[in-house]
Amino acid sequence: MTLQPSACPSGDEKVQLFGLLLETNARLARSLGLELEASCDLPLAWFEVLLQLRRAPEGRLKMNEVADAIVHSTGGTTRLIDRLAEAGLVERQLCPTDRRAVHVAITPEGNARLDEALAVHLDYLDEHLGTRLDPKERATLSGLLRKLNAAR
Amino acid sequence: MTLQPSACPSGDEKVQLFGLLLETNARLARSLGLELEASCDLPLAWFEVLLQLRRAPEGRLKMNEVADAIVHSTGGTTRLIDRLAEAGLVERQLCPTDRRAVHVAITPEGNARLDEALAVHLDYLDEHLGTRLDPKERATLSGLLRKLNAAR
DNA sequence: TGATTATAGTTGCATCTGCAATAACTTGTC
DNA sequence: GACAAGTTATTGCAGATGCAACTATAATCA
Repeated sequence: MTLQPSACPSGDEKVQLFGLLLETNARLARSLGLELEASCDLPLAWFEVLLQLRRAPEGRLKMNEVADAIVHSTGGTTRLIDRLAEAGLVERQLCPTDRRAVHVAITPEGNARLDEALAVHLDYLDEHLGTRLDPKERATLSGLLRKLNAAR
Repeated sequence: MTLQPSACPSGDEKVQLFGLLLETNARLARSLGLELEASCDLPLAWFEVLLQLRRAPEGRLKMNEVADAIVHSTGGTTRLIDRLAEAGLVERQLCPTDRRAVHVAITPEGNARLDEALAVHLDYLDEHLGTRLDPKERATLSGLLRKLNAAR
């Protein structure tokens, strides 16, 4: 019998790093989600959609672009957009050049809700990112995550 | 009207960093999850539980410790453990000192499945972490995530 | 001790999500 | 132009998860 039979890889450096990434993300997402829901009555997934739409040129994206941006399946995205549309925060628009496609556009009301949520989000980030990492560390982290995210 | 009315905070450095963390995590978790499911027929959530149990002293944790380790609600964890137990990968044990508590222990079969999954996971990590970040970068990332995760 | 409060785990219910199948449309090829 | 193949979004269905309510047990304190 060897020294470390099958137990060793669970302590592997990369395994730990991956676990840490999952855990960090889960904790931050959960606490931000609760905060957004409590303060703005806005689910985190809705916030993500609105944020992506605001960033997009002309404030709209096609369904599949939304799905990719928020890392959801297209089926899940369809229904997520259903809910946002029913709440009046986004609207579906016909795509003039492709009748299969659907544009999703943020509405004025959606922009207003996003502003509220961003205020909460910024406070949250000051508390959770600002106090734990200095600007240089944040820049480093950002660069590393970008590298990780880069190739698909 | 000012230059950047309400649109500016969506481009804030911290907002972007947070978004990047969410996105990176979502993509990696999804691709690893698909890989584990395809190769081992093991959902990512099951893998996480088994990994935490193996790391625990004596290979067991209480329900609430499992819930905290994998960042789930206790209700969700109860049913997750139900499924793992039904598959024979873990078992519930009475806690001798607290009759409310339940120990969750990994079984020999659970250990075997975890070994299979770890082999897949290690390959995955070589491809997705190993090729994108060198050892020094991984150490840096690990340190930064630890800082982020530290205070709750 | 007895009453109150806190903790551990489970369950009902509602919601959200993904997958696979489908419908509508576009593109490529001959 | 017509058929085949690819793309876009939606829907049925099943599975997973969180919240809040509940039960059982432990701890605290008068």
